[in-house]
Amino acid sequence: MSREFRRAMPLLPISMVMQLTELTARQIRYYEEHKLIQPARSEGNRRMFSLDDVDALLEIRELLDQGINMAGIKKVFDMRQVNDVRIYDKTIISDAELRIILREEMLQAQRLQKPSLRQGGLSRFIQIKSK
Amino acid sequence: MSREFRRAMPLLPISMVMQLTELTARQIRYYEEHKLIQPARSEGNRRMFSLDDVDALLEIRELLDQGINMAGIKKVFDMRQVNDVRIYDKTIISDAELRIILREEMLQAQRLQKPSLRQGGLSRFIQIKSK
DNA sequence: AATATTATGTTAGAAAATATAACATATCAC
DNA sequence: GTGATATGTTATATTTTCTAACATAATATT
Repeated sequence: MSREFRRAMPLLPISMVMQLTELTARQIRYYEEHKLIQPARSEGNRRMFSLDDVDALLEIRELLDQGINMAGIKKVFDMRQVNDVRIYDKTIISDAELRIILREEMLQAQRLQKPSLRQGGLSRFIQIKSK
Repeated sequence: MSREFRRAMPLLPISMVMQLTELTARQIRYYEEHKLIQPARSEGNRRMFSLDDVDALLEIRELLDQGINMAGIKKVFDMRQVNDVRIYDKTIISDAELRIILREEMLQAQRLQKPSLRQGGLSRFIQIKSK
């Protein structure tokens, strides 16, 4: 679980993601525009990417290479989401239990930092502030 | 091995490190000035920190809390570094190679499912305890 | 073939983040 | 009380990132 949390943590600026994926900023933003990724934002509106985002971008690149377009990639991703949920259902921790854990963690984090992210997913629980 | 690469990979901007460590930019730069950390630099001279850097900073904080000064902390770090082989230090590797390594590591990590960050390190902020 | 769509490049201007450097200061050790 | 240490604060320059608009080659559609 901690691993997944870490991987969902928005840490990287777009410049790093560009280097890791060899994609241009234009491409990355375009894929976001098409909902293939949803990077978090800092208070100053900078995109902050997680390792999951990087992973997704690398896969987008592969799929594009295979001639698949935005819609197709979206479909592939959506299908995977379904699979993830299925797999997740089989884990020991219940959804409710998970929520409690996440809430606890979030509250603890807020004791240390000011809240700031406005977006869904796990990254909701990770704080990014700018000033 | 790849995991160490990843932890030594300079990815994070100072703003992220500030949040992860609860240190001010001033403090972080001061510690660098005193050679306690040596973050990489971007083309445009921005500091880029690795997870190892974050861990080091968290430890600096602890040691300062214990009343140890810069010189003392430096000594502690130097003593440890004797056996500590830093793969990334002087190795010249391309972005592509780094990316491939990162990718490999991520994929493998998903299979091995191994908790790893040591206590008192980064895990304090991103790990949630199951059960 | 002509036209439209898609994925990406390029450019411009604004805003945010970071850099260095200088000066300020509270806390200790002496 | 003096001086060193660790950190705060401020100023200014540079870099990074943002959005938005317009351009275009490659595909798809008609």
